[in-house]
Amino acid sequence: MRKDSRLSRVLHILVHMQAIDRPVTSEQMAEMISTNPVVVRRTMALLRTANYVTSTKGHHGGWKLAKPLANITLLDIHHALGDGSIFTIGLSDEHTQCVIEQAVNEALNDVMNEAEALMLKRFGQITLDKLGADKISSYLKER
Amino acid sequence: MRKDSRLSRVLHILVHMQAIDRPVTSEQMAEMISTNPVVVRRTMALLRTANYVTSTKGHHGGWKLAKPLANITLLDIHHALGDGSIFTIGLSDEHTQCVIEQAVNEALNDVMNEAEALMLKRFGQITLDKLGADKISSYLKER
DNA sequence: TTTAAAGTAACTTTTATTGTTACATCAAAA
DNA sequence: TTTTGATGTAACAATAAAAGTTACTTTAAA
Repeated sequence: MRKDSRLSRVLHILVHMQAIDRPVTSEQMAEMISTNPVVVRRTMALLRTANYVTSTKGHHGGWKLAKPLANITLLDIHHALGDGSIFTIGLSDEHTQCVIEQAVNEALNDVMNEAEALMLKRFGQITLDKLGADKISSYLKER
Repeated sequence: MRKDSRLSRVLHILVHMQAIDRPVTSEQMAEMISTNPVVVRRTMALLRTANYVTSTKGHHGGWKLAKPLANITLLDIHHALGDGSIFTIGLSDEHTQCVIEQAVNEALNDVMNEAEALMLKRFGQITLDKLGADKISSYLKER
C-alpha cells in the first residue's frame, strides 16, 4: 500500500501560503512539494470544498487562504481530505458469522479505535499557526 | 493502498488451532481464511521463525502451536510479522532542509508516535487466549 | 486577442499485499 | 520401494489506492 502523503504535503503548502500575500498558483505549490500542478489542484480542491481556501481562475489567479491558520486545526484538514482510514492494518471479513473472526476483529478494532481517537484528539489540539512557529519566524526574519 | 490483513487472519487461525489437537495443514488454514495455502505458509513461516508455531512435512504433517495462547500477546504476533508501519499517513521527504517541512513532519510524527505507542501497549496487554474467550467457549460447547 | 490561470477527464505509474502456478523436498503409508 | 500428502520456495500475476501525466476546456485579466 502506498502511503498517503497528502496531509503532510498540503500542510507544508498552507504554512508557506501564510507568508505570501498574493494568490499562489498550483504551479508554485507543485514546486514546493516537487510534484505536478494537477496533483496539487486535486488536493486543494478538497480544502476549497471545506472552505479553508479559495481559488480564482485567469490572470493573477491562484489560491488564497480563506481564514487565518490559527483558526484551522490538523484535524480540520484531515477531515477535509476525506477522513480516510489511518491504519494499514485491515480486518478480514470473509467469515463474519465465525465467532473467532468476530472476536479477533473486535479486539483489533477496539485497540485501533482507541489509538485513532487519541490521534484525532491531538490533531484537534494543534492549529496550523503552531506548526514550527518558533523555527519559522526566526527563519523568515533571516531573509 | 491495500490493507495488510495478515495480523487479523493469522490470529483467526491461531485461535482455531487451539481447539484442534492434531497438526493443522496449510490447506485447512487456507479454507479458514478463504485463501491459498501458499499465502498461509508465507505468513506462518514468520511465526515459526519467532517460535510461536512448528511445522512438519510429509504425511500427517502440518502446523502446531509451540506454546499456549496464554503466553502469546497480540504484540508478539505483530512483531513476528515484521513490525511494519501501521499508518497510511506518510511524511513528505523531498525537502528535508525546508524548515516548514521539518515542522509539519515533526508535528505529525509526534502525534503518530504517541498513537502507535498506545496501540502497541494495548496489544502487549492482550494474550491470544483472551480473544473472545467467553463467546468461543460457549460456541465450542454447542458442538 | 492573447495569455495565464484553474477545472477536469482519462490514462499511466508506482508500490506493497495478495493470489497463483509450478516444482522441489521430505516423511509416512501402502 | 513407490506412492501420497505435506511443507518450502521461487517466480510471476492480480489488485488497489495514491501519485503522476497528458490533453483539453473554461475563465478572466492584460
